[in-house]
Amino acid sequence: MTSYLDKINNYIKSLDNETLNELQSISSDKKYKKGDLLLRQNEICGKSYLLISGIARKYYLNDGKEITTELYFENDLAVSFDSYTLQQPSREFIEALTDVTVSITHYQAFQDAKTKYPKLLTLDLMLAEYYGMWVENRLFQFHTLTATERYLEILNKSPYIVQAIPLKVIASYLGISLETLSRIRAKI
Amino acid sequence: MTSYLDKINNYIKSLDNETLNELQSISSDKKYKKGDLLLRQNEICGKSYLLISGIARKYYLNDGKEITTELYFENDLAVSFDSYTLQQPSREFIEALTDVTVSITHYQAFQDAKTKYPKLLTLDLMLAEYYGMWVENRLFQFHTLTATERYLEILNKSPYIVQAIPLKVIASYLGISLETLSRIRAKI
DNA sequence: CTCATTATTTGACCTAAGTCAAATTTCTTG
DNA sequence: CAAGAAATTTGACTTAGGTCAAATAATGAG
Repeated sequence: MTSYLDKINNYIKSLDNETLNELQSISSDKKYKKGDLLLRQNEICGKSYLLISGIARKYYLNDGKEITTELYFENDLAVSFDSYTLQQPSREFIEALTDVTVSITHYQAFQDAKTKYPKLLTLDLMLAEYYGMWVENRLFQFHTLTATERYLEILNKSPYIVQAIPLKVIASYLGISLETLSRIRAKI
Repeated sequence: MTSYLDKINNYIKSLDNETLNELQSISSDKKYKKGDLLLRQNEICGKSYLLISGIARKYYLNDGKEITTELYFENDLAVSFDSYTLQQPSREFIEALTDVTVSITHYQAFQDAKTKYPKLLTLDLMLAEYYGMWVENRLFQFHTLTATERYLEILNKSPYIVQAIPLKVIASYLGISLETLSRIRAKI
């Protein structure tokens, strides 16, 4: 499944100059400070954010508690999927966990570009497929792994993140309380 | 989100005859008996199954226990998403819960058709987006609703299914044990 | 360097849901 | 219809993880 990301990146690299130029012409870089919100709840996610550097996350509030739904690192594409797709208010926030630089593409500009450059339509499909598989896999892990196993999984896949971001965020990403995460860490 | 299904169906209806004909020419109907497996674990999901009638489900095994990941009714499209997308062995089974009739489309035929009829590419994107949002929402419900609430949700959305399919399947779809579901039902 | 804030850990107790076993109820099929 | 099989319920007990409160670290602004 990770290799599908490679496939997507190869596809992007293999695009003709005209398509690549179009993509560049509708994108622009922007910097955010740690703690800044790139997207707020109830806003329509009218842009996609490609992380150039830094770390970000997507989360929502449930009974005043934050549930982190995705962590973004270099080269990841941050959007609130349903809000972006349906152009309807988002239930999620997107927040910079460190200072970040992103490449922003507007929803409508990309929609327009897709009609002129069909290869971007294929790219869009690949991105949607990737996200679908990614969420499916996340759900799968929630059903088949214990909290400890999920923590080990994340430790194994990206050991540095435990250094880089507060345990509170990791706990909410793992779907457990901060205290439980602390106990898991004490045990290991 | 449900209305996105309407949008997809409208899009299909609005297709030009040539595209529709192509779609028809690469699809064919087939009947399965209750209990038949349309897809087995470890097989590559090389076909998509559009339910014409009957009920089916997708599930996988974890420690010998079945976890139902999706229920299919009339007009639903049944595939093991990652297996279909990556054309790699499936971890899931697809099973007919009643006698069913499906319209089968082969993966490769559809891939080929997409290159000739770009509107099918757009259709494919819409289907992938729909699935992504659907899974995302399912994950969301697992995080924000109790087992009882999830059961009420399903009761509310499709009251008839409790009649139509064994509680064991419903429990495994809700991510709870059969006994817990029974207790929930006793309480309500 | 120091105080205050924020992050993390630890303790005591609680709860939703799981497990295993047995009892019923409901279907099937001869 | 009756007997066996399958589905569902009920009981007794366990467990992973949550909650609330308090105790320690760790950090960062002055």
